[in-house]
Amino acid sequence: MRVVFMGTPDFADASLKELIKEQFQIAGVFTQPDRMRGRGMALSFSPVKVTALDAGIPVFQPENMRDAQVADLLRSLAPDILVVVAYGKILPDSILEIPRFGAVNVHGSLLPQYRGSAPIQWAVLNGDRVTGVSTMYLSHEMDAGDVIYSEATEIGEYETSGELFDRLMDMGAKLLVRTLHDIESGTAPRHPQDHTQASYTKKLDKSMSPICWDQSPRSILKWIYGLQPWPVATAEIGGVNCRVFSAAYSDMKTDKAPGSVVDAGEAGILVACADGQTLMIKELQVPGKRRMAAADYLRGHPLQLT
RNA sequence: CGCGGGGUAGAGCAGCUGGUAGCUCGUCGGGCUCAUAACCCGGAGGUCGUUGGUUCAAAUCCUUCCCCCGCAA
Repeated sequence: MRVVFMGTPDFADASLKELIKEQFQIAGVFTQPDRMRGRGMALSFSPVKVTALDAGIPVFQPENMRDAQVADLLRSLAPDILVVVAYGKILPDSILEIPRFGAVNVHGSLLPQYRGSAPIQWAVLNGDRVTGVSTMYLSHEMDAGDVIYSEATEIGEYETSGELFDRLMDMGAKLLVRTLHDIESGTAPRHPQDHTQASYTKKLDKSMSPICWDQSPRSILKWIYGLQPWPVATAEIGGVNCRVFSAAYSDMKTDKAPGSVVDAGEAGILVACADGQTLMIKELQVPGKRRMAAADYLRGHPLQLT
């Protein structure tokens, strides 16, 4: 089965690597054009491009997928199927129709839940106990195609989006392999989504960072872990805007207003939440410094408890 | 050369309008105590990221490079 792969970030790279490892014939790889990234704004390749070049697979980086030349190019690669994972571009139907098996996608949620661009993070942010990955056929509507396979996994209470991301991309890669094999042998199922159950996620952004302390400890804790590795939750502590990396539950009660520092010591910085409950900040980071244990921070920045 | 912050005792910080380094915690020893992560006394521990320079004298001024971090994605 000739595959053309389209993807860009690590999540896609995991799938591409798995396909290569499983000896799929990959006729070509499409990925986003090289962009200035990172400190120093150096031009850098996407993870998918690095892997493709490494494997000697032709790489294409068209700016516009609606270009007629792109369709011609794809046709010339004669794929049996198109695999699209976090490519970052909307594909017109004219592209999707080219391969005889169509186009399949790996999505980081149990569809129809969490369609859209940040399904994994939102599962954590919302405090879900379970999420998963799905493979599906691409359709005209975003993430609304027929589901082929899905696999669930539990979300750890203190698991960050980044950690869950890593797990799901590996699960997704394996599920993709199985999906392709079964499509080829004609045994792959095809389950239309229940569109009435669909939910959508929007991309994360920095405006979500400030912690809203007038919530339950668990909501806040999930917010902290869900916003990692980006954009990271922030809180003003002692007048300094800190990035908050980890927190733990506490039995302490307080009558202070949500957001106030209740206590600060070796165990961390205790902050008031909704209904007199509290949450212990364990790790944080201040501007210009690296992340450190709250206790370490306190050594050089004693907090005055009011 | 995209913009900016930072590299000082084991940890976190101060000192940086130049004169051989200070705070908190930890650590070691002693004391107090029924006891203690509490309190008191004392000690150890730093070539102040690196290179070169200015100077009578540099952690403090200028320079080279390395490393860390944020913005930008």
